[in-house]
Amino acid sequence: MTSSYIEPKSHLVDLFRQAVRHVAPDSEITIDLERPKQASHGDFACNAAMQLARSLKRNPREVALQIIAALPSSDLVEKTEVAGPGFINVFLKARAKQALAGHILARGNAFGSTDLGRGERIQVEFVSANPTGPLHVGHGRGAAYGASLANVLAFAGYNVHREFYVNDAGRQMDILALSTWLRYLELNGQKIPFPGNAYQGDYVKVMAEGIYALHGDKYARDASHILAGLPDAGTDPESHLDGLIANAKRLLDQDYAYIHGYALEEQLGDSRNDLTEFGVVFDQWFSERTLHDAGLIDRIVADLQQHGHIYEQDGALWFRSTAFGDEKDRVVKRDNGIYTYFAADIAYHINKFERGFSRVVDIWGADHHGYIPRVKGALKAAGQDPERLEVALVQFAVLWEGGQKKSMSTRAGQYVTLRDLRREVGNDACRFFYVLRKSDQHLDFDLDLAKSQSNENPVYYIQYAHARIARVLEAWGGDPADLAEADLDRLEHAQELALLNRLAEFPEICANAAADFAPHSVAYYLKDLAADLHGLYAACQFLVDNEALKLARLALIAATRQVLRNGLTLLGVSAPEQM
RNA sequence: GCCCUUGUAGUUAAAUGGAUAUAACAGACCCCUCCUAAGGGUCAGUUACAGGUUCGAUUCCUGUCGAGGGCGCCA
Repeated sequence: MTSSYIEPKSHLVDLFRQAVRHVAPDSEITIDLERPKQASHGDFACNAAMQLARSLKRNPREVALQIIAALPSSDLVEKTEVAGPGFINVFLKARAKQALAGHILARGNAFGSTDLGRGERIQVEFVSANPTGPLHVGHGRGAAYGASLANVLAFAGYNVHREFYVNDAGRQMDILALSTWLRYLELNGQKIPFPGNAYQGDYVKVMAEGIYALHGDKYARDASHILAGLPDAGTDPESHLDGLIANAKRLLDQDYAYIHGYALEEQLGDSRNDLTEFGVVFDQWFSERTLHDAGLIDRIVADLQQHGHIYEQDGALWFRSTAFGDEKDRVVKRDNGIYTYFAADIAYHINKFERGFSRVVDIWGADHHGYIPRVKGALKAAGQDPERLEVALVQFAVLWEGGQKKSMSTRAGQYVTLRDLRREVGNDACRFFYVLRKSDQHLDFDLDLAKSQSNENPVYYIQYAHARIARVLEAWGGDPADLAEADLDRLEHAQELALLNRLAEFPEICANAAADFAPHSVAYYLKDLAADLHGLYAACQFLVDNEALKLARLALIAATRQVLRNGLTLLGVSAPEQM
């Protein structure tokens, strides 16, 4: 049965290509077949005649007739006709559609996958949140989008590497370490004003308690003079904070690394655990610190300096990004001798290409858009092709609750965590809700709606279709192998043929989702597919007395179940057997 | 001021440059003796404005008006 299946679209593209070559030997148009929205326009429509009309200086309908005349005959085609301004509509024989059900059952989990990527190594870096506190709902969107995109790319034949960049070397981590230590000192009875721009969240206190439980007062220091000589917290809070960090490092000496490391491991572990529960897994967690330790940043900066892309001014080193279209030059090494985040990022991206990825995708929050020209500029300066880096910007998820926008600040400890959201709404609804919007579209995440109406979330509509099929097959109780032998030409009902057409679209949907970085189109497709199934469910009885018809219909819905499952898997949503 | 995203039914959103612009929710009705009504069916309702490119524009370009966000020797 499988061997007899011919994929209609590529078959037709081939036929049209031959016909066009005959009608207009010199033209270079690409054959484009689309699936008309209206059934009366056939199963496929070709616009080649309209594309050729100009160069041939002839009426498009006339050209269409010539193309049809030149079209090689095919067992799949029922009829062709010229319609509208010059479309060629193709109607397939029922047999050409029916065989699909058997093909899907034979292909199983692989149905819908393609060879678009040809095994090309592509890296997708996403989330990459600072490990300075719990992930919040904004990170959730990047996680859901990145994971789904990576799945879709893998399904389209790319060799995908999923990576999380760990910012474990920067000032933010120092602030977290300081915050933790100050809370720890409070446990030891020391009253030190806790800076307003340090991390306020309760998880900081939890870490301090953890350290105290493990080591008692081992890390206590007399900090009564810790504020001495520091800039006033009210007038210059950032310098005040930096002064505190410097004092903490001096007072703790070697022990500072322990506090820092403890906080890092705790927060990173928390994020990893959170993401794993969310179905988001990474092949690699790449440490920023290793870039510093391995001297990679020194090497890259020296290299760029040697080629005249870096100059010194006001005691700092500047990258001449204006030479690559950026609006101003950027500091890579501050006058205090510390590399900026940007310097590490240049090294990181060069490192990505040195690891052999031919394409690199960064998924960033939209607030980083101004960052793109300087990173691409740095890649170009370093002799890499900036076109191989693609940045997908994910717009913010703005949270609404009680009709009010919730402001979120990690440092102020004022936000809804991803974990809380998942527990309220459920992982499946979360994953689906997040990717239901185009990534570059602002997402208003109405918390009340997501919580209170979670049963009306479209994800349940799709899952219900899957569960319904599972229950019917269970009620049947027969041998699935019998379905492979089903006499599929029994499928003649209009709703059955409509469903077959929908199933046939799945591979194209997946391929386009990969090419456009648009996993949301899979979500929309699944809604349509579920609607077709529910429509058929209402219109036709599956478990009928006629054995041949029953097997054919069961084969059709079993194929539908397979496609629902394949699509939901791409989105990281479960496909329940019953609800 | 500069940059990014965006403007589609009452609301939230779809639509590789294609034919009569899709859905969901909200609204008005109808359908369980039947494999799960978390379902199906009927009705009403949309491309901000002005130009341009094109056989053909929601889509591409320019402008106007409106919305959201970003613009540190922070990360």
